[in-house]
Amino acid sequence: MSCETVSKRDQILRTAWRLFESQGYHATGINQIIKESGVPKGSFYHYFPEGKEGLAVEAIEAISEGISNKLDEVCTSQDDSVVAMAGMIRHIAQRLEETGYREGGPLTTVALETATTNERINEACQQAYGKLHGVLAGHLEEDGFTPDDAAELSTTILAGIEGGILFSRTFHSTRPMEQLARQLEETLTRQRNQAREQVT
Amino acid sequence: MSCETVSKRDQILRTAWRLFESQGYHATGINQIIKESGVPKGSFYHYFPEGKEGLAVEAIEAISEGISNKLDEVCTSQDDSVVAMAGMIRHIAQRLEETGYREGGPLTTVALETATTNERINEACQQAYGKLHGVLAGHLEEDGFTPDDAAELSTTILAGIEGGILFSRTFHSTRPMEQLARQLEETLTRQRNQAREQVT
DNA sequence: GTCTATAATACGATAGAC
DNA sequence: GTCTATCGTATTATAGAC
Repeated sequence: MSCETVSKRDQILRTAWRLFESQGYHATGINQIIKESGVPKGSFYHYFPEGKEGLAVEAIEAISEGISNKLDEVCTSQDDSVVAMAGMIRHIAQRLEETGYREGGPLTTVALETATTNERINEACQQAYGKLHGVLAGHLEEDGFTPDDAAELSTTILAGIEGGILFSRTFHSTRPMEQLARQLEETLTRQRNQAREQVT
Repeated sequence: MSCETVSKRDQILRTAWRLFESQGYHATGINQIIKESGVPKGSFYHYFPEGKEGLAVEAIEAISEGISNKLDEVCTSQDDSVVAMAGMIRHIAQRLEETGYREGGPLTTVALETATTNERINEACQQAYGKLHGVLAGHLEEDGFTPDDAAELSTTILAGIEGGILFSRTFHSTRPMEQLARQLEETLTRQRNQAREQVT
C-alpha cells in the first residue's frame, strides 16, 4: 500500500519537523521520532535509508516549500508588501506564543547547529533561506524598491525576523517580535517613499 | 595548588566555550571537552560537580561578561554610538570569517537549543542578552534617543545582529553582516537625527 | 513491506585507587 | 586533589523473522 489518508512516511516527516523545530537537530533522537509518530524502527529505515541526516534534509525541503508559499501568499494578498511583512512577523509571534515558544522558527536552530558541521543539511538550509530571500525580494521590487535595495533589504528583514525569533524564544515573550514588526513597518515605509520619490 | 598561569578550570571553561559556540550544546560531549582541554575526566567532575549543565551556565556567564564589556568599550571609544554599532558588526563578521564561520556568535546556537528545554541554561542566556541589551540601550540614550526608543531599538539591533550571524554562518559569507551594518548605519542615523530635531 | 530484537558505540556520570 | 576504569543508559543503525 503506497497510499493512505496520511502516509506513514509523511507522518514521520511531520513529527521530525516538529521535533527539530522545537528541540533542534542533535537533541532529537530517532527513537523519539519513531515513538511519537507511532512507526516501528524498521519502517523508519525502510522509508529513510539514509537515516537521520536524510530525514532532516527532506524535512527542511518540505518546510522550505511550505514557508516560501506562505510568505508569497501573504505578500500577494496584501498590495502593500511592507504591511504584509509586519503581518507575517505578528503571525509568527502568535504561533510562538501558542506553542509555548517551542514552534515558530522551523529552520533557525537546525541551521545554526549544522552550519559548519554537516554539509548536506547546511546546503538544504542555504536553499531554503535562498528561496525565502528570493520571494521577499521579488515582492519588494514590485513594491517600488530597486533590485539592489530589495535584495539587501530582504537580507536585513529576514535577519531581523530570525533574531526576533531567537529573542522571543529565549525570553518567552512576543515583545521582541512585536517591536520588530513596528520598527520595520516604520523604517521600510519611509525608505520606500524615499525610493519612489527618486524615481519620479 | 589552586593557582597556575592558566588554571585547569579556566582551560576547561575556555574549551567548552569554543565548542559550544561552534557546535552547539547537544553536539558537544564531555568526552570531547576533556580530550581537547587535556584534562582527565575525574578532574572535570571535581571542578564541575554539576556536570555539563553547570559548565554551560558558567561558560555563558563568562561569555556574557566578556561581550558586554567589549560592547561597552567599543561604544565608549566612539562618540557616535551608531558608528560604533556598525564597527561592532563588522568586527563580528571578521571573526566569523577568520574562524571558518565557526566562531563569532557565542550564545546564538546554545540559546536556541535550550530556550524551552533547559531552564537553567535558558536563564543564563536571558541574563546574558539582558545585559547586552542594557549596555546598548544606555549608549543609545546618551546619544540622543529617548529611553523608550533606545530600548526598542536595542532589541531590533541585537535581533538583526543575531540573525545576521545566522545567515553569515549558514552561507559562509560576511555579506549578510556587511549589508546589515550598512542598513543599520543608514537607518539609525536618520532616526536619531529625527529624534534630536523633535527635542529642539 | 512490516516489524522486533539486537548490535555497536557514545553518552553523562561515578566509584574508588592513589 | 588527581586520575583511571567502569557503570548504566542513551544513541544510530542493522539483521533477520514474518
